[in-house]
Amino acid sequence: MLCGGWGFRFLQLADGRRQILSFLLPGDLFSVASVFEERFHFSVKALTAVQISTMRRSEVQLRLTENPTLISALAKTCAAEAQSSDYIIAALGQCSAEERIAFLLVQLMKRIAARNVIREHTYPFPLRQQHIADAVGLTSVHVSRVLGAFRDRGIVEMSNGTLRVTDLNELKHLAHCTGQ
Amino acid sequence: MLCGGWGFRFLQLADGRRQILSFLLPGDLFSVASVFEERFHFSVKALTAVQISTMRRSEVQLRLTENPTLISALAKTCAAEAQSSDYIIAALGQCSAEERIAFLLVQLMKRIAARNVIREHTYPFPLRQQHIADAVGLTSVHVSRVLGAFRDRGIVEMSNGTLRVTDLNELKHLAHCTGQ
DNA sequence: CGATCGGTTGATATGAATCAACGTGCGTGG
DNA sequence: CCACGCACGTTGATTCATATCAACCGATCG
Repeated sequence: MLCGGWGFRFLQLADGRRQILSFLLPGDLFSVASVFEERFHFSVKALTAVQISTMRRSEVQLRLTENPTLISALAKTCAAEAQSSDYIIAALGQCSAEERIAFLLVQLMKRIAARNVIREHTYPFPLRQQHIADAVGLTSVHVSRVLGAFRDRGIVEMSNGTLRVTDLNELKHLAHCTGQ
Repeated sequence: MLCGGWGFRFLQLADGRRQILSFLLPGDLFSVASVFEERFHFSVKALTAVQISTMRRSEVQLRLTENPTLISALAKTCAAEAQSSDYIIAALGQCSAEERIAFLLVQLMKRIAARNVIREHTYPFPLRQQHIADAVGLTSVHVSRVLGAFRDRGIVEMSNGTLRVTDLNELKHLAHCTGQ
């Protein structure tokens, strides 16, 4: 479990291409489903300084048998992960560059807001453009152009490790391609 | 649970675009994770004549508490689903049209072979090109061109509801972009 | 002070989408 | 039994979105 800082899960392809699968925020398990795997099938990397707390899989499983309500909590989170994966698949398969980036930003904003007090529509946001690129399947050059366009249109501004949202409605509208 | 025939899970976007999330073969639960959801977050459609067997979620959950080994079976399947989603995300985000189609075919071939005796490298395969297109995020026109190229290169041939593989190595090689 | 990293911008290339036409097989209704 | 319509696949011409290549800039850091 990630207790502090940001990280991400990713898959590295044979030829070096990298797909970011999800970003990890404080309180996140690396992956609920992988509590039941022998080993992770993905890699994890820190984005900022992080704090990690670990527990042996065997111990987790022991506690689960002792405490059945834990199981249902874990199951719910697992279902949520599956749902989130499905929406990401739809976004990557069907949406344009703008839509995908807007979708990623909206999803992340929700999760950041659940952990931080947000003032002035300004979110702590340690991603580099390359991370966005690897998460939505674009090049960083193109991400730069799209974010530039968002800035010019007064939608969002990314700088200094923060994200400032100046037109939330328009951003959500662009992201709406997948429901919620 | 799907007992006979083929189907698929999909998400329909607001503007009509459709993303196929997975194909369902005999023996598949629609989605393991959604045993714990209130409702499906996706839609399901039959591809052929199908037979369906259903059980109330409450009853599944009852049996799970009675029989803890069931839980671990379900958990394993859930982890496998999550892993599969991750590979699909990587394929959609990073791979070319050829690679994505090859990847889909290889994955499906494995699952078909687990349920059927395969002779002459010929697999029962009821998908239309439009289904492939919606699964890998391409247009059916482009799928037609890529499959035509595969046919000309002597890799695979799709016709009459069957898939004949004439160069499995080359197909796997094209699909290798994501490890297995 | 130079090196490196992250971001921006321009020119060009390319993979896939789009638009359109056509063929073929098949089911249906006359 | 035939004629029609429709779904599916194929093919060509063209357009468009995104990648690629390259140069440059500013900030940061050793």
